[in-house]
This record gives sequence, structure tokens and C-alpha cells, in this order.
Amino acid sequence: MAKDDKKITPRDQDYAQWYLDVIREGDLAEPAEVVKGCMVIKPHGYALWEGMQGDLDRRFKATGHKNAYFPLLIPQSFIRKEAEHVEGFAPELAVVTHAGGKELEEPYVVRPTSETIIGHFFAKWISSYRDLPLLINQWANVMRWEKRTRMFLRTTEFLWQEGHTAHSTHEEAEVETRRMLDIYGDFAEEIMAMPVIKGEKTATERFAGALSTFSIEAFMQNAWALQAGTSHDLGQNFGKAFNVRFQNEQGNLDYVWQTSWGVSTRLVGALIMCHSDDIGLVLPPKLAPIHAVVVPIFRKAHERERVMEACTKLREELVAKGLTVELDDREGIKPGQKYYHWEARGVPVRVEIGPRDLDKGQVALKQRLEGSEREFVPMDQAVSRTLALMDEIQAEMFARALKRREDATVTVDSWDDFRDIFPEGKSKFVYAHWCGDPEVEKQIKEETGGVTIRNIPLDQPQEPGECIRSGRPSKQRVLFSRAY
RNA sequence: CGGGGCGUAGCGCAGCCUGGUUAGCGCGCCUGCUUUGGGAGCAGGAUGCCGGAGGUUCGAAUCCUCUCGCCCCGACCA
Repeated sequence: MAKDDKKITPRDQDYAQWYLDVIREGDLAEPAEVVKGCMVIKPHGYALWEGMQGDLDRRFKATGHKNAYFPLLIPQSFIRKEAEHVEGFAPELAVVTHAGGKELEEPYVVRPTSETIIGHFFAKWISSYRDLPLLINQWANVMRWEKRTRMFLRTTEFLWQEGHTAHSTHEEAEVETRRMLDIYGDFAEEIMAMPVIKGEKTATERFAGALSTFSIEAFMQNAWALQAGTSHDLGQNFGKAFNVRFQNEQGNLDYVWQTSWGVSTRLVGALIMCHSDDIGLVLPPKLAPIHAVVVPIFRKAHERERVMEACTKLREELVAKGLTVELDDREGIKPGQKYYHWEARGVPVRVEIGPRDLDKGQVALKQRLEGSEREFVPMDQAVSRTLALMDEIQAEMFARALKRREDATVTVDSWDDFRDIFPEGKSKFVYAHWCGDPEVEKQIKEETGGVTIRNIPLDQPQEPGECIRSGRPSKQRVLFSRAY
């Protein structure tokens, strides 16, 4: 195939098309075609989600949470019990009105999130302060009839986990809200190699029915932000709506303080847009379903024999060390094509073994990272070097992602400068002062064609200043960006 | 939901305006031989309810109506 026949549109040419190309060539997913706004997650893509699930699940359990499962269908009346919650979700509900050949007396909604039905059961399960805290997590699918969908980032049906906890004091619920935010932040940075900014959402962007909402915001390569995880302090709103009461140590009845928190298959989209390049997917070793691929190279039959023997042996040694390794022994395909095949799928390390290498007692190792060169290592160090590369690549991916973000992060103090950063579709991470008025926030969004406050970063110094738009006093800078 | 674009082979597309034999091209796929250190070559071959349903017509991928879905830009959101 000619060079100009590239299957992946370069990022700087058309970022949205690049994203779709990477998903297709990476064999991650495809549109469901026959079901609006839904997608089929293919094995390679689903493996990424499984990797995320596995690590997060361990972290949840290590902090005392237990998994449970609640029904997919929720009585419509439940959604209505919490005023803001209805208002927030009503437009995007899918409703089941018929079942068993009859019209239902009360329709069910397909869960958009489970606060309400879990609230109902919490009310049954909780009666004493001794029942608290109650720390529940659910791995599930949910459905939100969004106006516009994008693969992984916003599909009608998506997979997620939703944590739901009940506490006897607000303080304890606040600690829980922040603890889970930290877990999300650690996971994103340690496992996904994706730096994030933790902060509190403004009232405008708050979860429907929450007292406060926190998020981790990730930087995508087009300098847009992506909300990658949220944690909500629900106060007593759902406790009151579902009458979840407990008797405290003094014998008085009180409503529980609840939290909820979640991440979704959107993280797969985040992973793609954070790291991948014009060749295709780039995966951090800690999530890569395949850590290394061994590509044999030979011409003659006798070469084939000794090359395959060496490849098989190395593969076995790597597998014994806990890596998942593919040996690409497909016949009739040239090595170059195999390289592209595995690069598009994001395999972190490629091992090449040919007759010349065997003669020299070496193997060739190639990292998936952009700009990396082949390195030749002695055969007896192939395993240790490959293992070491896993850690090196993981760290390098984080470092590069962080650098990309920092290179696109600015502090701005004048409205003119601010506007200049955001011409049509352009973006950066901008730290600027904001007076706290939702009207001003809305005004900024309208005047810039979509720039929003991503969050109020937690680790920002309290530094007084003047609002970028209104000029009124501000306590600290907030993070502005275009966002998915 | 508003604006724009698009559904033709597994993928990417041409053909449609101006209706007319058997619907094409590239890649991929199958067979054989030659190949294999960055997307191999030659020869043969398979694959299409032209997104779906109506209509106009002697005749529809092509014209008309409706519908389903996808993509992009907005408003809504994980």
C-alpha cells in the first residue's frame, strides 16, 4: 500500500476523524448500527475496560466497599421523588411502558443512574448508626438518551461503576467523597498514565440532586478537557426523598448523609485521546491487553525453524514473568505489515527475531512510543529488558502526557487574552479568576462559543484577584477549557 | 432537537445531476506459485436485497415521499 493510503487521519488534519480511525484500526469498537447511539465494544476494547475494572475494583474493596447489584428498571415514580434529580434526568430517560404483552400500570425507566432505587433499599437496610457507614458499589450498564453520541465518550448505553454510600455525619460523607476522588485520580495517573486535575464543579455543572460535585479533568491532545470521573456529596437530599433514617447514639432519628461516585467506559475514550498517535493506539503497559508481540523474520525453511524456536522460547519466558505475549506466526505476511498491525492496536513492545539476530545472539526491541528507535539487546537479557521497558514506557507515557498538558496550560488575566485563546474549536487549559456568579459563567460560555469552567482545582493556592469577565473580586483561579 | 454532510462488497470510495445490458475501483479475503529485516509480486477466484418501506416509470443505485442509522457543528450530558 502506498504511503498516502494511510488508514488513520492525522490528528492535526481532523481530530474527530482521527479518533474514529484509531478506534476502528485498533479494533476497539464499532457503532451498533441497528441501535441508535449504542456501540459494540469488541474484544480488544473490552479488555481495556476489564483492565480498568480489575484495578478499580481492588481499590474499592481495599477501602471497605462491597459490590452489589440492583435492578435495571426503576419505577418511574422513584425518579420523581428528588426534585432536582427529575429535572436533571427526565429529558434523557428511556421508559418501558409495555411488558408481558400488556401496558404497565406504572412505567419503568431504564436506569440512568441508581441513586433512587438504591435509596429505596437503603431505607430498608438502615435503621441504626450501627448499620453505618454502608459502602456499596455496583458495576452496571446505564442508559441516557443523549442528543449527540460519540463512541466511548458518550453513548446511549454505557458501562460504569456507581458507588453509593450512606453515613451518619456530613463530615464522614465529605471524607468519603474526597477519598473516592483521590482513588480516581490515583488510578488515572498510575494506571492510565493520564494526569488529571482534581477539583470541585461549579453549581451549574453539579450533579442533579447533589450538594457538591467533584471531578477529575483530563487533558486531551486537542487541548480539550474530558471529565473522567466524578464524586458527589449528596447531603441528605436522597435520604429525605427516600426516607433513609437511622437512630443515632443519642437515640434520635436522623437522615443519612450519602455520596455517590462513578467512572464509565468513557475512560477508554480518554485513554485513546490522551496517548494515541497518528499510527494508532498507544496503550500504557498497565492496561495493555497484550504487553508484547514477537515477530519472527526468516526467508528459508531452515531459517524459519531456528527463528521460530527462539521466538517460542522467548515468548514462554516472558509469559512466565506474567506478561501477555502474542507470537505473530502468520504465514505469508511481511514483517512490516505485522508491525503496523500491532502498532495500530497499541502493543507497548515489539520483539523482532531474525537470522541475523540469532547469529549475533541478540533480539531487536521496539517501543510503541512515537520517535523511539529499535534497540538490540543480548538474547539472555531480552526478558529482563522487556520487563524493564514496561515500567519505562508507563512512566514515559505519563511524562509525555503531563508535558503536553503543561505546554498548553496558561494563566490569563485579561478578557482579550482569554478570548484570543479560544477561537473556533481551539482550546487550552486556562487558569483565570472567576467571581463565582453563575450568570457570568454562562456569559463566558456564550461569548466564547462553549468554553466552560471545568472545575475549581483543589490544589490551587487561594489567591485573590479580579474576575476575568466581570472584574469583581475572586478568591482563586478556576480551570477553563473547551470540553467533551 | 436546530444547521450541514453521508449510507453502494469486510473497510475506504466512484457511479446518481442527465433512469437503460451482467453495478465498478482500491485495500482486505480465498487458491496456487514466488516472497518475508517497515504496509510483497504474478495468475486465478469469492463476496452486494446500492440502509429500509412505499411511489413514479416499460425500466430505479439513479427521480419523488416517508423512515432508520451514521458523521460533523451547536444546545444537553459520564
